Amino acid sequence: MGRENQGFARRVLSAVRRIPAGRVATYGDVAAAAGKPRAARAVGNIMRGCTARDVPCHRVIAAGGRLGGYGGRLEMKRGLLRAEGILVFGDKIREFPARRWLKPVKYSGK
DNA sequence: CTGCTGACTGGTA
DNA sequence: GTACCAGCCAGCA
Repeated sequence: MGRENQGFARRVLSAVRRIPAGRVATYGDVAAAAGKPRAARAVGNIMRGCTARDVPCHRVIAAGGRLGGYGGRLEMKRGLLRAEGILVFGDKIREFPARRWLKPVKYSGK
């Protein structure tokens, strides 16, 4: 089996790449998908340098349906989301739970 | 190795 | 609603 032991950043980008258009995932969701449910903050740092075109970093948002950041270009993030049918009101995603891709995962305290 | 940073999160005031 | 705090963790100097 291949590459479960890649770098964290690599798995994060891989997870983000799997987010379908019209859907969003929180930093926490991506962290969990990468195997570290508590590494949301580290995910944010990785997204900070996300420039690859095949990585839809604009679909990664903060918890509660808030926009999160986008290298100081929130307007662009808003536009990209809107182009995919995701409406943004202020800094909040409309129909956030419905548009969420990775559903919340319960962990037994660890 | 140590220490700081920050596109985070949940809690409290 | 906003503001601040502590816990969290990968990456980097």
